[in-house]
Amino acid sequence: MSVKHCKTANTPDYVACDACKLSPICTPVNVGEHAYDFTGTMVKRRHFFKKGTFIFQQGDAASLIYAISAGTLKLLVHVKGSERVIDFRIPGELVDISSLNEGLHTYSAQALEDTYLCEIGKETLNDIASQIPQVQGRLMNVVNKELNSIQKSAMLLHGNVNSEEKIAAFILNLAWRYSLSGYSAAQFKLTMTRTDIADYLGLSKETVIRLFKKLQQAELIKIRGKQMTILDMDKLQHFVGIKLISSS
Amino acid sequence: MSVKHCKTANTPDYVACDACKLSPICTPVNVGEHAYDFTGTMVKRRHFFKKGTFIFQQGDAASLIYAISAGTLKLLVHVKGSERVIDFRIPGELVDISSLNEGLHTYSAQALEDTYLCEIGKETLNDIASQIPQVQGRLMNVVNKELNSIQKSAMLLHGNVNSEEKIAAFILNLAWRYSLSGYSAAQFKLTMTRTDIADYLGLSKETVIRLFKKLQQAELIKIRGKQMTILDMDKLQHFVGIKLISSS
DNA sequence: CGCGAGATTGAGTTCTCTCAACTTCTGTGG
DNA sequence: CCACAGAAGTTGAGAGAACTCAATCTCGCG
Repeated sequence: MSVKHCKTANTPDYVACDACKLSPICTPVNVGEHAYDFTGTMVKRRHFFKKGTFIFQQGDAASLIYAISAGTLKLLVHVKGSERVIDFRIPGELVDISSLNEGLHTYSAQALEDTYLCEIGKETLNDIASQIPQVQGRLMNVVNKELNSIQKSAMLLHGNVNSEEKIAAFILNLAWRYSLSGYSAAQFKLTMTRTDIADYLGLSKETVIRLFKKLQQAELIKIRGKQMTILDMDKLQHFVGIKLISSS
Repeated sequence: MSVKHCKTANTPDYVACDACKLSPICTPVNVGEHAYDFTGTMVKRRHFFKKGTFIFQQGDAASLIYAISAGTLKLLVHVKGSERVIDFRIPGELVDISSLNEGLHTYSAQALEDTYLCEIGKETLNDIASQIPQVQGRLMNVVNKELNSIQKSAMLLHGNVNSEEKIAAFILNLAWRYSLSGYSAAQFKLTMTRTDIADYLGLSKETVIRLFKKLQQAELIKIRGKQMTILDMDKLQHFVGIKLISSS
């Protein structure tokens, strides 16, 4: 899988389909001597959402599941009259798979930049899956991997006590996820604001800024505006105590 | 579903099978005119583990999936030479379902009290599921619900910034989960130590103790040793900003 | 009954937050 | 293309929350 680089203004940096977590569903299945490709009828490809728009809102009926083709999302819940960031999603990742057997979206999703999504109708997918065991199996695999991923992220971000560890964990989690989607783990763009990151980690934005600076002065990372470069993956991982990415 | 109460010394307080998250697998399936019950061959029921023993260790090969019949577990990861609590499991809940398509356990599981587990071989389960669509569908449902549950817990515990909110979220999360398994949401035993709770929430044990006391003085909870009683569910939920349990 | 793990309490320190001022960046309209 | 306005980012100072350390208490178990 080739490592992908920064997007240009004109051509969105679409994730490679084979690096997308929805690819098992998009790959044609062979049943007996026939090959069925459901993507034509089932998947709406690369639906455009302008920066700032909501893909769906908490409480909306959930009829589709989404995979990000290009762009990034911020997920938020409405709590006590205000909003709180609960996660981010990057290209190749799925959005709200857990709504597969639930009726309503439990959070909102907002585009952090111009974004393209692939969409599948839940109904259609479940129908086909119930009829064709191979599709069911693949869907199971997708959901299983998602479970794993969510759990791994939760472990990483949950277990780290002080702010410095939380920040390091956040950076590494993003790095790991970018690498899973075929992008560089060592260099990526933080499409969310410092305030978003702070909100997500339960810190103040000033603390986030100060710790970015501290990690930079320790030469573990380099950060210029929204551009993040990891300089010393090993030390950063040692910080967090979990090895996700093997730095050659 | 009848609400269950505290266990006695002699008879373990087994969860009702129909409240167990594994019940879809344990319920016989009808295929055509035949009914198949795999539980006899597939499920090892109520395997006993003494308090303090490990069910499995991080890095062990994962060949079984577990459901708790009676007792509670603490899940931990080994990080930087020490251990960190990442979650707890109560009767009716599953343990490490995410290992279904992975080879190794990503964390350790230790019995917090004398515990009985039901076990299913992954291989067997996957084999049967791949042959019988109905089983596959049920398994899918189990995994889906698990995904939902993990996500809901993560949302609750993640989004709450200060220590008081974290503690309230922890209490409510346990209450919610006990109610799902058919026990009282308002009264249950904290089988883990204060230190375990502190470790889990990323706080010091002194802070946990002081905040329990504070919530008690505010008459939201009553806590006597390990016995937790929720006195004002509404206020507690308002604290956290999410309504999980409807208090009549 | 005595031991030891766990729980509790107090005091002082450190970390993180809040508030406020200021700078930089970004996007929009002239 | 520049000017401007608003959003985002940065920095410093003081306040408050949570931590650490240490002493003491309690309870379950042998």
